[in-house]
Amino acid sequence: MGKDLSYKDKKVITIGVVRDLTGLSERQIRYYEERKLIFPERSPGGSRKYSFADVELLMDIANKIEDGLQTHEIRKEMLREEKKQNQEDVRRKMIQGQLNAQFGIRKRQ
Amino acid sequence: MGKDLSYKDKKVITIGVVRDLTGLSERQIRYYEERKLIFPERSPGGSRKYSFADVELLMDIANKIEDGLQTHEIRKEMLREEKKQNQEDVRRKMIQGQLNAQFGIRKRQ
DNA sequence: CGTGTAAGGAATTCTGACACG
DNA sequence: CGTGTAAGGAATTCTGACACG
Repeated sequence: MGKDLSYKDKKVITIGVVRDLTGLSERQIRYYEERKLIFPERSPGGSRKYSFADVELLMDIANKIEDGLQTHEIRKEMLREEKKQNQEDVRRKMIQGQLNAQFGIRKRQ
Repeated sequence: MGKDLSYKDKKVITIGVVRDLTGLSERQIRYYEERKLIFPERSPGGSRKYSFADVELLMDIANKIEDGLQTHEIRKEMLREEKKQNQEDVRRKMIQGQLNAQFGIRKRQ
C-alpha cells in the first residue's frame, strides 16, 4: 500500500526541460493542459512540474495532432482508454480478493 | 550501442526540486558539486540539471556527512568504487570478446 | 482551433563574498 | 570544513490578451 511512485511518474520536470525533451513550444504544452490532456503539478510558487510519463504522453498527443485529430477527440480517446484500464484493474482486484478469501491474506513483497 | 539513458540517469531536475526531494539546502547541494562529489549538467542559461541517480547520490552523501566523514574522504570512497566498477566492466567485456571471437558476433537484443 | 507573440510581473537560479568556527 | 545569509543580476515561468484563420 502507498508505494512511492517510480521515477517515471514523479512530477519533477519544469516546462523548459519538457520543451527541450519534446520539441513542443511552451505555448503548445500549456494549451494541451488547458484542453485537459495533461495534468502537471505545481510548485509552491506556481511553476508546472511534469513527469517522464507526461513527456511521453505529450509526444503521443503531438503525433495525434499531426494526424489531424482535434484536442477534444484526443481527450475522448484518452478517457476511453482510461476507462478500459480501470475495468481491468477492477477485474484484477476481484480475482485477488477471491484468492485472499480462499487462501488468506498474503502480502506480495 | 548509444542506448539512450533511462529515466534514472537523465539530467532534467532543477535544484529547487532536488532541494525538496532530498531535504538538503541549495547551498549544500552546490557545495558538494564544488567538492567534486556530484556533476549536474547545465541548461543553456546556466541552470543546474540533476538526475534521479544524482538525487540518490546526494542522500548517500548527506548520510556520510552526518556520520562525520569529510567531503574529501567521501570523494576518495567514490573514486575507489568507481574504479572497482570499471574493472568489473573491463572483465565483463573481455569475456564477451572471447565469446564473440569463438562463436561470432551476436547482438544481444 | 491551435499556435505565435509582446507585456509585465513574480518565482527561480546564479555567482562571489562575508560570517562562524 | 561545512553551511547560512544578504546582494544583485540573469534566466525561467506565469497569466491574460491580441492576432491569424
